[in-house]
Amino acid sequence: MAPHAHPTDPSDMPLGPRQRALLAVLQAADAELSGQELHERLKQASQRHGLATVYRNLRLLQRSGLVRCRKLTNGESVYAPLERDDHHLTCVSCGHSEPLPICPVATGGLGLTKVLLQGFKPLFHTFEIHGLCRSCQQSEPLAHG
Amino acid sequence: MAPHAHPTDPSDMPLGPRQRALLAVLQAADAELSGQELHERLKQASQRHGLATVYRNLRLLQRSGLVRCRKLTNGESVYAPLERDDHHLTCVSCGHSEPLPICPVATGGLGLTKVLLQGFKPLFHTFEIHGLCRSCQQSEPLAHG
DNA sequence: CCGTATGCTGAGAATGGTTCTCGTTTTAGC
DNA sequence: GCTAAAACGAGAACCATTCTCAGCATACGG
Repeated sequence: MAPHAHPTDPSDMPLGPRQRALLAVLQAADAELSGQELHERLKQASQRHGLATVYRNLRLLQRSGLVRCRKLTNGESVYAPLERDDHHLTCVSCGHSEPLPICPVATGGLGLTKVLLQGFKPLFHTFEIHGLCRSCQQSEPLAHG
Repeated sequence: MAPHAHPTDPSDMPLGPRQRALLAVLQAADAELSGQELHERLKQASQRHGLATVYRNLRLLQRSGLVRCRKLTNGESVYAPLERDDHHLTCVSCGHSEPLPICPVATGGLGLTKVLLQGFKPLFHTFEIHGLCRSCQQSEPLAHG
């Protein structure tokens, strides 16, 4: 299967200028960015976007299959371009989360050796597939949750 | 590899009665429970626990490797006993999340056929290993985030 | 070219799950 | 029974996110 089907089909969404700006910042970033950070960076780039707009467009980008999102233990959501296929090691105690350079789905099994874990003591893992459920594929992308 | 190493070693934590009650409710439940639901169920079982206590003990149980936690898109955290190895299909549009009876880690690759997805259109997946980082293994379980 | 409908925007308020505060209660040790 | 330490819990505080709604931009009809 193709894990990252090109999103050129969702609903022929043309991507507004604000959304392109958002995507550009995410692509330029070397790490996942939170909504607040994104808002901050746009402000610094003299691209004033309201916070509401940032979140709104982030949601649309997500539905268009261009952006992925993950929730940190502190409640913040962090975003990255879809093509970045990062996975993580997250501490249930301090919440620290660091990238894990292995994708068990892509590698077809796992090459998680003790070497990679480097002292990290795994307790459990979460695997989730995010996408569009059948009914949301039919409804307009404007429908709110 | 053993995906679910028995957690009988963490730090010889004896588990207080409140924690046992919490764990019992989770084990009796047929699905993941949020902190609020857990609080509610304990109240109904005439096990008055303050909400703060519920969350406090939930965190401790998590650090002891007895409980797993996952954040829904609406910000709620839901909990389940560690031994339950459920994974999910989550809609980025409506937030609906349903169990996915396949674990790509356990199956060593994936058996995600279109049949299983049943019309769900996958956009991206998240894989995360939760555990204790090196420094948190050394520090007391009481340390806060 | 102007008027109107539609949708996007953003400042600020509202929301709501989770965490913190801190006085009270329980437990452990003597 | 008495004191110290730990756990508890009611309510306040927190804070990322979402909602509200008036103002602005764009598209289209006349």
